[in-house]
Amino acid sequence: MRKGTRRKVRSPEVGDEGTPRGQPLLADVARVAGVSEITVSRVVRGLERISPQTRARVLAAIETVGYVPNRLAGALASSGSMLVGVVLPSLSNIVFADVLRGVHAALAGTGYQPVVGVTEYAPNTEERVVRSMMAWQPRAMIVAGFEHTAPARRMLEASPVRVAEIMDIDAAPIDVAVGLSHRKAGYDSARHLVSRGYRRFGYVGHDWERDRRARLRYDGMRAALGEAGLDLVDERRVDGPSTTADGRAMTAALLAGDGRPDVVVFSNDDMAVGGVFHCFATGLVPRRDIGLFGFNGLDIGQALPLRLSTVRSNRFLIGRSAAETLIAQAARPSDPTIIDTGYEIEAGETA
Amino acid sequence: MRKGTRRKVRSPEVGDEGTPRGQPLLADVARVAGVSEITVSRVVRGLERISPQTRARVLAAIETVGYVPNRLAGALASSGSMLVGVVLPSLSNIVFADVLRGVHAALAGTGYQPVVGVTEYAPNTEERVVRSMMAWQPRAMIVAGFEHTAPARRMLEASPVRVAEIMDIDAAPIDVAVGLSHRKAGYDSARHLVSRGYRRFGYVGHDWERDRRARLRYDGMRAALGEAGLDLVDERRVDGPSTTADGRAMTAALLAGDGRPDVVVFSNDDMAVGGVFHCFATGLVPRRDIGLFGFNGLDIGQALPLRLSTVRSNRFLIGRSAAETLIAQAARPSDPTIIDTGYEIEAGETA
DNA sequence: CTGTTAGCGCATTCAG
DNA sequence: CTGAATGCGCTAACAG
Repeated sequence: MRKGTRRKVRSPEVGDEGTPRGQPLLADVARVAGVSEITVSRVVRGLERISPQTRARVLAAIETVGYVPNRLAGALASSGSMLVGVVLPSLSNIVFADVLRGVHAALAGTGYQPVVGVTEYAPNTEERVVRSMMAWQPRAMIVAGFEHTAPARRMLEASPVRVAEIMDIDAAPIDVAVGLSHRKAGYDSARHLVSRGYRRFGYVGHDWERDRRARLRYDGMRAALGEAGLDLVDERRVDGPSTTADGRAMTAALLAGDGRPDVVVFSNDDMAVGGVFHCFATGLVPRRDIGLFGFNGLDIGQALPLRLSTVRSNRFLIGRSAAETLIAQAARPSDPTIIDTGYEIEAGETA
Repeated sequence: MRKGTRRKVRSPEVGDEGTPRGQPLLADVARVAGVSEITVSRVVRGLERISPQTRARVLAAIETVGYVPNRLAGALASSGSMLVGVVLPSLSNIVFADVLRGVHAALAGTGYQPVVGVTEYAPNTEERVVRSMMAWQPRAMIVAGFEHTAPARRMLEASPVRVAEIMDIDAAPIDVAVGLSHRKAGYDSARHLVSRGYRRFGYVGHDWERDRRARLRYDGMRAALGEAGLDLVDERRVDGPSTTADGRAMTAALLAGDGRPDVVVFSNDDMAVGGVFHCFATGLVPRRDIGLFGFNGLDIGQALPLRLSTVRSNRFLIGRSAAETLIAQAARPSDPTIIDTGYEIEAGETA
């Protein structure tokens, strides 16, 4: 039925004008332009060494047949996909949306394309997501944190693709870590607050299982308090993710308790804004009556009537640095790299 | 050098234990398991008609060689990628993160995988993103809004993939529209506020170029005001995206003006929260002194000391319905469909 | 500067 | 239930 050669021959049920059923192919463009397929391929990929006339003819042909390249085939043939897998815990958290913006910024114009997966903070889901991203043969992977299931870790370690573990630099990375030391940030926060005269520390936080970095900040804070001869007078934690509503409720509970804190450190800004709202609702004046301190430096905290005192994490920079570093060098270096994107304490007006 | 057949023959520089350089392939698993490639392929894809013994042997072989399927090749061979392209204006806006969560929810466990692109509200960027997504041969596309460049529209119309245009149902879709009538939502908001006794309407909004839906709500509001024999007494708009900080500043400006509004309608909750913050900062009491009304029903508005009066848009539902609808039927129906996910007016405590 | 040839890794026919 | 052949659409590696 078919010629013995495996060169593609359009099925007999071809239309008539060079536009067979289905999507137009490279071959259709080539036929219309009167050149070979590889020439079209070169034009599409913007390679040099094509005469202006030929290029123009090909471009015109692409336009007339409405050609859209099939990257599946292209990536398979060149065994390189120009995809960068990005595995994040959640997108409901602005923090990760910021990271993603950074990744986008670094990748814009490079030809690389990010593919995003969301784990909902579940290691098993992360494993599934990593597995399915790897199946698309990405050039690099960006994953949040160091906590992976054993199979996920094996996949990332065994594969030749570059891997950035982001947000955190408090552990040894597979390839490169980009982020900040949350332990140190917690430590410095407490030192800052002690230097401002606070002595009775309360803590309001969220689920440490889901957010190990919150735990690191907490540990750092306690270490600093210990060195200063202090300790927490009280603390509250909710089981779920951080929300402003829970921050508000837990602040109310903490202030109603016996600890009588003079400052409340929150696991992040979302929770801390809830603390500020509690003050607004009850007439307490932040800083004068109670110090409130967050983490992240989100816009919402800075838009409050009183600028939230917090630590600015550089999420955009984390995403951008990770992506830049990965695409700068195709091969994984022999030694792991750590990129510290730092943080800044924002004195603010609430502590 | 090579056998005349085009059957793959591992390069001579093969290792020795059935684990050649590079990623293990289906053929490697087949060799180790002592079956044919197609049998491995069937096991991997979970097809029926495989004897338990064979399946077990294959599974074991997959484990020992550490096989990860190459979906690039799979999708090319089967000309179907199990990808769903999702094109959104921004991820910094929780609204779209919610939509994405809905898409994820609908796709979880179906084998489909979302691939996200971000346009930053720029039609030209949208065109680029659509083009590059289409190049991955997705099974379906979900795009925000109806505003596309002519080439982008042509690509979406011409392609056989299913297309959902989401957020908005105030225009004729290419295939299916999922969302709510923003015009009607604006209209109903104004009617609601009129019925609550407000007469002097102010408006604070953001860039209409970027956010056409905000414009539709505005138009609907003005229509309702007109019917009630009213009109805006004053309005302010910023050029950029909606932010809480701008909402606060514009509210201050509006209240300092000559219009003396008794209610301010905001383009969305982000802006409205800024209005509430302005009140907190100046001692004004929302509703008693000035009505404040938003749009979206974001968590932050409901966590305020006073629950923000607003309209709940069902973003999660929009994402889920769109994805469900698209994967329920592979072929594009002859007639466009419109799915109205509705909205609810939340009376709240600020208007 | 342009063309020819031979796959990329897998899944779809068909046969058994 | 399992296997052999063929090609998905494109690009790398040579030639010219």
